Amino acid sequence: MTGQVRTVDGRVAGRRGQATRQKLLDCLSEMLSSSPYRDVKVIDVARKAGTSPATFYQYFPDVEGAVLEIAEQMAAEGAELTGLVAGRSWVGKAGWQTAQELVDGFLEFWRRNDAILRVVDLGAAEGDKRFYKLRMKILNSVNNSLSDAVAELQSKGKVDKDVNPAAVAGALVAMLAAVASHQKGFQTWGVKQAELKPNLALLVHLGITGKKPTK
Amino acid sequence: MTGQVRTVDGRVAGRRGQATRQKLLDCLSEMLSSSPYRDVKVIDVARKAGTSPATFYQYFPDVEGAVLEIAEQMAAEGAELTGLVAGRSWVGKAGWQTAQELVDGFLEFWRRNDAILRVVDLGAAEGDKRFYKLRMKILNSVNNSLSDAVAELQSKGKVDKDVNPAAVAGALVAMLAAVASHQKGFQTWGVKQAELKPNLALLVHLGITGKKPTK
DNA sequence: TCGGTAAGCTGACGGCATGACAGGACAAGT
DNA sequence: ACTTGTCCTGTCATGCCGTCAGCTTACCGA
Repeated sequence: MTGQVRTVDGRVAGRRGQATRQKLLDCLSEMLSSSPYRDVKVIDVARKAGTSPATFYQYFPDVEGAVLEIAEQMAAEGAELTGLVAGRSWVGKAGWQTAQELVDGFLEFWRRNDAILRVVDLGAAEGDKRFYKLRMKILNSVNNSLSDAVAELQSKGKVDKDVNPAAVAGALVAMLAAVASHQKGFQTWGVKQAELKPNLALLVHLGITGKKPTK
Repeated sequence: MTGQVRTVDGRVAGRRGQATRQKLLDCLSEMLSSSPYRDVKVIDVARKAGTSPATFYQYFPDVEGAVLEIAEQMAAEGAELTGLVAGRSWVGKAGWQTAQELVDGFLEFWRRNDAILRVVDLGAAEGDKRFYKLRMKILNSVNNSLSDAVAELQSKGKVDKDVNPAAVAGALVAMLAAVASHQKGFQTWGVKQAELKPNLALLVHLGITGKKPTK
């Protein structure tokens, strides 16, 4: 499916080549979490990987290209998020649990990949279509599931007609992503992570169902 | 209050100096909205301002320093956000209007300053304390007001005891900021801005009061 | 075993941004 | 005109970028 991995000048990468390529990606990934995106230099990545800058350019057009590659891998892995919402109930106690598990899983996923997600978010916000699509790819599963949930409740008359399912779902997902990005921020604000989660779950539940959860 | 404007080497800037300084800031600001943060170079800013790179370094230690300066100006200006929530009612129809006006004002503010706010957000997410504090400074007024509103409703028994006002307020503010950053994203998602606003207002109202608004 | 071929890597280079400095230009007061 | 302090820029050493030619290594078929 991925086709063949190719170098910039068109050669097909073999075992060894793919290993170096992956090593470069790993090192870049590590650098992104330890220093500002703006300051990540090709030469540093290459040094860290024990190779030369020229090698880097053999596999990636530039730093951004490599970042996209990492993000792509993560997006595939991010399919796990689907399981957090697909086919879950939003009614009664089950609904409260769905909300809690969604918040939990989402925050955990974001924490695990925060460095790369920051860059994707920035790229998307700056209007870069590639990052943009990638962000959608990652969030789409959750977003669609939530949107469906709202639409279903709406068809049963449990949610007001004038609610736009896609808008509400999108806003809630954006909230989760933003809070996850600034988790540390809440801490110095005097809100501990353990306290944060149930409150987020509450907001999600309120947003989807329009009602307070039954706990 | 701002004290005196000083150059990097300690001289006090006079009329002319301050003018060039401001021109550099303006040009930087403009560049930030037209090209990715990562690609903004001192030499480009200087060229655009019709001066030399050396001049830039006379007033700012680096690009980041100048960005902080712009953000600081914006933060002061952002005090206007306070008026959107301070002393407003969250009950009945007035509550619904408060929510709507908050969303409206917030989105507008973000739209006006999106380029610089993106950078501040990134810096904060990357853990830079200076950007971090700045972000708090900008959002604090709204955040505190919302937090107070929840706490007040709570003391009247209108909101559950186990709700953490600061957490809810912070999450809602984060949501507004995130949605504002990705407004274009919602459009390609099939959600128009006009539809987005009332849904956001609904979420805000639900979050603060725990109830659907009376329209 | 032995080339042949393609993959893999690097040294080296021109080009450009950075950041520092010293000195020249300029305005204002005397 | 002269002095003083502000303001700007030419220039330079340094370091990263991105590319190329060319060397080394691995694989493969005869």
